[in-house]
Amino acid sequence: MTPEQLSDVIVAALTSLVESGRLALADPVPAQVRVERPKVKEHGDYATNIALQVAKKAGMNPREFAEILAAELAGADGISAAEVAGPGFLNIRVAAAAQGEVARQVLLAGKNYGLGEPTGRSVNIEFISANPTGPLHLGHTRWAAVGDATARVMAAAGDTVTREFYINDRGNQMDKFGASLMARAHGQEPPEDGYLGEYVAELAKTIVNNDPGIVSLPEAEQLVAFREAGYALQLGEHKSELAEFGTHFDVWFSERSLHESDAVERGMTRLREQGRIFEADGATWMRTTDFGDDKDRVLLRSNGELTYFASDTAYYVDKRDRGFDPCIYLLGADHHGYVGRLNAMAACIGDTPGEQIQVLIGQLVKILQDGQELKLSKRAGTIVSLRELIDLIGVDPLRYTLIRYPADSPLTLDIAEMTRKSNDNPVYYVQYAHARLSSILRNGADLGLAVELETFDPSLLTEERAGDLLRALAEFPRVVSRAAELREPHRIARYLEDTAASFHKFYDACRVLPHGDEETSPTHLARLTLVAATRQVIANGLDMLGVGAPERM
RNA sequence: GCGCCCGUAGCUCAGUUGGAUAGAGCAAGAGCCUUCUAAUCUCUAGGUCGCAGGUUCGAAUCCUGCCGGGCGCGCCA
Repeated sequence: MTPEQLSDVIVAALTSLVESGRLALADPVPAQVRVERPKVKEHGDYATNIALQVAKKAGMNPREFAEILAAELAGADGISAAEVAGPGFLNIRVAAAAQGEVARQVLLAGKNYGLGEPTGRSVNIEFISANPTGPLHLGHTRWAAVGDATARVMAAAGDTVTREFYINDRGNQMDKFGASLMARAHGQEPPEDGYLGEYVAELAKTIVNNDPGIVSLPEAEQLVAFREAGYALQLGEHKSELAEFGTHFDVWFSERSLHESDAVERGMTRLREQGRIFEADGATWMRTTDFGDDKDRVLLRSNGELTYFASDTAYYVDKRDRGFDPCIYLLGADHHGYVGRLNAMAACIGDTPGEQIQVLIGQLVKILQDGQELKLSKRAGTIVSLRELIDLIGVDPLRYTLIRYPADSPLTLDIAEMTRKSNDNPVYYVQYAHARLSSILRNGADLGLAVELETFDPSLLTEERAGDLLRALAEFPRVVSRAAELREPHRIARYLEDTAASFHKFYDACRVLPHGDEETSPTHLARLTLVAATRQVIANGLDMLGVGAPERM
C-alpha cells in the first residue's frame, strides 16, 4: 500500500461516515488526505493529521473526531491498526501483505516506477548560458549539474522538456576576447580590460597553428578572425566538456542569430502592441516599471546599438512563439538583479510572471583550498574549470555533490576534502547499495533463483527492516512529483540516501539467499523480490540525477 | 541607501509547502566479518534552530523588528 492508496482508503472511510450521518463536516470530504511517515516508530507506519485540520470547523474535538475515524479504519482492507495519539493524530499500521504489494507494483512498472502521467506541458529550461570567451568554471558546473537534473526530474514527472544553452556571442566582450587573442599571438600583453588567463595564450597558439596566415591579415580583419576562431574553439570546448559531464542540451541558441533573423523586430512589435515602449533621451525604452521593476530599461541605445536586454526580450518572445510554457531560467545569484526586469519584461509582453516565465536563482559556490577561498576571475585567469573539476573529482561524485544541496543555499566545497576523501561522498553510499543489490540478484541467478511475481507472497515480508524498506520504496512517486514541482532535484538525492540506508539495514538484518545446503523457501523468494524492487528504484532515481548505477564496485 | 538570498551540532548541510522527543554525513570514542560486497551495520557523544516579539491546539518553518554574512543596483555583457 502506497501513501496515495492509504489516502484513498481514508477518504473512503470519511465519505462513508459522512454519508451514514455518523460524522458531519463543514466542507465536502477532501479528495485526498495528507499521509506522512512519522519520525518516531511508536507512532506507526503512517500518520494523518486530518482530524486536527477539519474537526474544529465541524465543531468537534479533534480527538473525538479521530476516534470515530479510527474505528471505521480499523476494519478497512490492508490496515492492521489505527489509533489516536496526541492532540488528534491518527497513527496507522499497514498489514504486511498490503505493504509488501509495493514491491510488486515497483517491478510491474519497472523503469516507469515513480514517473508521472504526461502533463502535456512543453517546458523550456535555460541554464549555464555563458560567453564563449573562456572555460566553464565552478559556477557553471553547479548549474550544469542542477539544471540537467531539474530537467530530468521534470521529464520524469511528465513534462516534455527542452534544455537550452544561450550563447552570449554578441557584444563587446567578444571583441575584447578577440583583441586579447590577437595580442597574445603577437607576443604582447592583452589590453588592460582584456582577458588575462593563460588559456588565452594557448588558444592563440592553437589558432595560429591552424591558420599561420592569420597574423599577417590587416588589423581590423585579423581582429575579427581571431575573435571568430576563438569563439569556435571555445564553444567546441564547452560542448565536449558538457557532454563528458553528462549534461545534454537540445538547443544551443546563439544570441547573434536573434539579430540575424527577425526575432528582435518581432519582440519590439509585440511590446509596441502592448503599449510598453517609449522614446526618451534619444533611446528606446521598455516601461518595465509598469510591472514593479526599479527603473525602465533601454532596448535601443542612443548610439543606435541594441542592448543585451533587447536580445533577452527577443529570445523570450522567440521561446514563447516556439510554444514553450513555462520558460524556466536558472540564474546565478550574481544575476539576481535580473529577476525583476525579466519578470517585468514578460509582463510587458502580456504574460504572467511565475507562470509563463519562471526565474530561479541559485546561490554561488565557494571553493576552499588549504582553508583559503579561491577567488574566481575569468579575466584574471584564476578559475577552477569544469575540465579540472572532472579530472580531479570524477563525473559521478562531482555531479552528485552539486545536486544534493538545494540550489538556493550557498555551498562551500573543500577541494582537498573532495579529492583526498572522495570515498566519503554519499554518492558511493548510494551506488554501493545498487552494486550490492545487483550482486545479490547475480548470486540468486547462479542458484537458479529468479523473481516471479505470480508466486510472490508479500505477507512473508514481516520483518521490521523489510517494512521500513517497503515504505521507503512507496515514497518514491511522491518524492519525484514534489521534486519536479519545486524544481528541487536534491530531494531525489536525499531520498536515495535514505532508501540506501533502509536497504543496508535490511541487508544486515535479513539474509536474502539460502546459504549452504539450505532449502529455498518462499521467504527467500519474497526477499529476493524486495531486493529486485529496491534495485529498480535506486536505478530509476540515479538516472534522474544523471549519475551512474554500477553493477559492481 | 534600496532590493534579493542565507543564518540549524566542532565542520559541511538536511528538515517532507505549520506537526509529535530538531536529523544525517564528516570529525571523536567503542563494537560486529569461516555465511548474499565491511565503501555496510550497531552503540556513545555533540543544540538558547542568529536575537526579540507576534499569529495558534502546535513554529526551525508564517508575520514584524533588530544583529550578522553573501550578492545585486550602467544607454556593460
